[in-house]
Amino acid sequence: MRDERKWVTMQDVADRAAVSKITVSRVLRKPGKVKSETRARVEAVIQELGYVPDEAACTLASRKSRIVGALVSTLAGSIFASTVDGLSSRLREDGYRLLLAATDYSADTESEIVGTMLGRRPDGMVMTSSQHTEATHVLLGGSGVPTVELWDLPKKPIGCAVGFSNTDAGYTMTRFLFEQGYKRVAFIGRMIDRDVRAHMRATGYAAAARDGGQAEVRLGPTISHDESGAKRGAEGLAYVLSRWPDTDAVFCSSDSVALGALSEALRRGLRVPQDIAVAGFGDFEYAGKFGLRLTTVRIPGHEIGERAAELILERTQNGVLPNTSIDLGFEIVRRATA
Amino acid sequence: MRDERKWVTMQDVADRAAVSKITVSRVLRKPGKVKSETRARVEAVIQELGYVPDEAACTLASRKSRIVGALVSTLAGSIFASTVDGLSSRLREDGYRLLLAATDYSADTESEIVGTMLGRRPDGMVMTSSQHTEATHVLLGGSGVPTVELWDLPKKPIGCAVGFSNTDAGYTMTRFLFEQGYKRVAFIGRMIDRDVRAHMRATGYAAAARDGGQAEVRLGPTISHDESGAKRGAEGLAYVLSRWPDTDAVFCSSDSVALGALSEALRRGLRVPQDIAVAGFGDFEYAGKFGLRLTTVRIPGHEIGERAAELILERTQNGVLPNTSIDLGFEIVRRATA
DNA sequence: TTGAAAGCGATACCAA
DNA sequence: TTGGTATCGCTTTCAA
Repeated sequence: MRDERKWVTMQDVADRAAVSKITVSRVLRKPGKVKSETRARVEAVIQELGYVPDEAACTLASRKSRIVGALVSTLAGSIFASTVDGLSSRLREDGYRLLLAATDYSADTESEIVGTMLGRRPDGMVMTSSQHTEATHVLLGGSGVPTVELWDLPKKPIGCAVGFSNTDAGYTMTRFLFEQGYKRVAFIGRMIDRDVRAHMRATGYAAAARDGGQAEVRLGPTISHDESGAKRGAEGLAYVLSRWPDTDAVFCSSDSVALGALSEALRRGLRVPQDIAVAGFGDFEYAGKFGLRLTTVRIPGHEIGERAAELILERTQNGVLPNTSIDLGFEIVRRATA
Repeated sequence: MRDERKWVTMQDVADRAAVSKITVSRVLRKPGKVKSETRARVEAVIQELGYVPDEAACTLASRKSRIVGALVSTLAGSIFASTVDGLSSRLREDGYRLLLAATDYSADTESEIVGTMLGRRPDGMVMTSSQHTEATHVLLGGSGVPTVELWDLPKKPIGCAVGFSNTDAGYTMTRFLFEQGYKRVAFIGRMIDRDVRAHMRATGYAAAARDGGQAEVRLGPTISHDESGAKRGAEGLAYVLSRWPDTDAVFCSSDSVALGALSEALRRGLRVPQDIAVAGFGDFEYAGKFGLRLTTVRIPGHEIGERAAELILERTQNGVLPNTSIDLGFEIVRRATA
């Protein structure tokens, strides 16, 4: 009683068009190998019946799912949006689909999701985090599914990686601030034990601060990642300013943190960048010239997604996945806040 | 040569555990029906071999995919992030997965995607747009897949709907502005022929403007949706101010538009809200009290996603999908800009 | 509590 | 250019 949907099958189409089902299959997959007259007839029947091929059966028989699994740390915010977009649009060009899930920055959630995704027999996996549990490694390694890690260049990648160096980016932005004439730069927006990359940027910052001859490394507090970026930014600025009142620039771990810092600065009546400069990270949607006009680091998010897609497509189509790391770099964008 | 991955099958597990494969299947799906001793043995083998069940085979045999397809207008920006999050987390509780795709506000892209998604034999479909092509209707109708429309309450829903009235929301915010004492309110941020909902909000605005006794309806220009929201906001404000210089409040079709308007106002040295008030729509991440402190309309995005998930789960588990529209309302959030 | 056999809807491989 | 037959890995149904 409770589920009497009936899907039109390939056999139904074949019967109606007076051919065998393999011919229908060919019309769909290799139209060139069917006489155009037959093809036209079959196509008409497909239309008429509203036939939609069953992908599960297709996957089972062909051992190709044309699915790529993607794991991002978070769907919220703007961080990975362009990367996901690049991935899915490039994949769609070749008829592949994206299976998307968020790990919420948890390595355990990640391996759980990897497990269920592998059940779909994906032709590739893409992950935006760089810290994995042992279970994830075992699962992925055992499956042989080509894997691409995104948004960083891990020392020891699982498969290949597409991204940039977060440490370098942190270093470069800090240097840039020194070059602009700021003398006492602080870093804010670190999260408790989750977002490893924010820590890498902090590391880059610290190195640059020392190299730049700054007396002390000024690290803001680590704050729960449950709080919004803006809150971390506002509280981070408050902390930094009370501990090191002569700070003249803050480098934030992301643009959302920078937004909070900027708002807090303005609320205190400080002029930005004259009294305090604010630099962000990510070049989010709202950082641009019609928005916050934030000085920040632009990451080629869309391109990272596209390149990852291409690597996987190449692998499934040609069988080779060169185990390389592709560095797409980053770019300092100078706007109004630093 | 080119794809010699080998997946562990249920039969492999069965052999090693010295049972039949149906017993392995039961351990996975109905653990209660297997003697605990046997179960333990099978589970140990599953672990040992790293067995991951093939979902495609499972779907094919059981005629249930435990997949829900979701179509959003866009992945970019923060608009649907919380809805998608609510959907996928509620679905995951019951072992269902989300297949996500973006339509870029195009009805044609939408029906194309619906076609391919249906190939996956989803147990449900969720769509955030309310305008569909004839093809989409035929496809969806013919398939019998339960469908939930989100983020609006269409007059003639395909299946059921979870959302709120965009027209009402536009009306209510406009009234709110009048109540705050603003006299000449304009609306900005309409897009060319794409985002129908922005138009509905504009309609609500226009009605409230008339009801509020405002002499004329002040609609900003329609601008290409390829431009960022912020740009639309900045240019919209410029337009409105040059055409109706005495405007004292602008209601924006989204928070990203409001961000642009706000920035433009500040750049012109206007005080907000004394010289000009700015109201947004959506209560995005960056609108909050540590960020822009934007007066806006909050949409229960997360809850919308959860409710949609529940409707579908109920339907696939109990076989009934009451064809209702659920109105989750909205809320005016008063902050610093109006 | 367990198992054997028969599909599910497609593709692969080999013939015609 | 077309078709027959044997899978693909699992669940269903019925029997033991």
